[in-house]
Amino acid sequence: MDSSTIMADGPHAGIADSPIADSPAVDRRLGFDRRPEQVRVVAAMSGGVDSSVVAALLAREGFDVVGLTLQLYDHGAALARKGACCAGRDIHDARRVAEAMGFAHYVLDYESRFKEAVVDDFVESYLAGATPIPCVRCNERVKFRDLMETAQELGGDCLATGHYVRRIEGPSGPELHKAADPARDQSYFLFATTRAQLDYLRFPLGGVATKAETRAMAAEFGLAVADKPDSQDICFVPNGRYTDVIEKLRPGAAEPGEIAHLDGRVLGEHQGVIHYTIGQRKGLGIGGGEPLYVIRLDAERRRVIVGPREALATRTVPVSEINWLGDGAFEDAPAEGWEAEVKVRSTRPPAPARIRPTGPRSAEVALGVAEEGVAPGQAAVFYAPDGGTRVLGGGWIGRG
RNA sequence: UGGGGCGUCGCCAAGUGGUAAGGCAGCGGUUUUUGGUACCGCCAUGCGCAGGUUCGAAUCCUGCCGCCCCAG
Repeated sequence: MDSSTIMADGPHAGIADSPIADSPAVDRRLGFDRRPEQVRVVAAMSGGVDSSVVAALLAREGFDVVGLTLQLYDHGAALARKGACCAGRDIHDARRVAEAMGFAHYVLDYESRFKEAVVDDFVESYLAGATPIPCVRCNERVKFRDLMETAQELGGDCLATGHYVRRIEGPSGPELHKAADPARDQSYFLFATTRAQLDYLRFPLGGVATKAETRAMAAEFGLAVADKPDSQDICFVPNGRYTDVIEKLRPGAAEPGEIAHLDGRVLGEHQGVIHYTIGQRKGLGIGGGEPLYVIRLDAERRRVIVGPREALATRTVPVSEINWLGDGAFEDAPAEGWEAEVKVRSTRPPAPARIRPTGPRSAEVALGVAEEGVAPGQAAVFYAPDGGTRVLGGGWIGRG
């Protein structure tokens, strides 16, 4: 595989006139003063539409693109799966994009690193009664660390990904912002991105209005992945049965225990605390009265504590391992704490809250409006107040 | 074995002659680059069993079975 220059009169000549691929919403300059040919961009390619479009777009713009695809897990099992990434079929798809657009592409075997940094953490977290977000760990520990190092070793001037999030140059360095399309925004999954990492990263798709635009670009470039389904669920979990993965890696670790009501009554038995997360209703198997939700998990005593929906309301959330991206030192918060909007789950808009530092990297977040299903192991991500787009940081939710 | 009550989907529970509500649980789906939530759909040809009355019974009658309560 080699990088070559083809753009000008290749099979894709003429795309430059396209209204979509030329949309000002797409960051095609990447913030460098040099001519594109003098900038080496390492493109992280998962094999999906987004990262494929990014790589193709930058190649067409004339950048010195090097595509990298990580092989993260089990080659066989995920082969035919829809919605997966970084294995089997997806690696093949990424390679084809590179071939079609004429730039170098390498596949790196990151299986062991992925297992240590993401999968093992995922397993241990569930066994401890928490609810992990492997996607954040993957960004934090694999894509933006190991992959980034590799990109630098390859002489890359930056690492471009297909994430829907914006990197905006601010007075004190690059800032992380929500994507232009709120429905597509992935900033929640990138809160752990450090300033140093942000400095090196580029997200060309952060400004597109809708995913349809990205697919249209893919179609214009003639990419075979244009109609590929979006990835969803946890990439390394087949069939959505995440407990299978845990039981396979730690046979017998999930032990049965009691399902007890907040009021003390023992209502039933469960097959392991790993099957539950706070706020969960399905899977308890207890009928008769009002619907019951998991309120708390006690991994030590292997107990699942359930109660009525009202008991899920949470207004105070302890957060640790905070990555602060706002201006000023995190601990130098005003007396009343940092005013912000906070997201405690990916699928809900940020809501007003106050962040009161309790240490250099920990805080107590007071939500303006109670949230349900706030679980240890999940992330609390901070945004600028009043609907601001800037990500001020975020951290991991601990035991309440 | 004197008196009273009750037995309707896995659980709770409407329905007292006109052809089986609803909730919970379960299953399926939608939404979603984490989990969860929410939403939508499905879920008793049969009402403890066996007979009988009736055009028609979960609903009335008879017997049996099983629970519960009171009293002995």
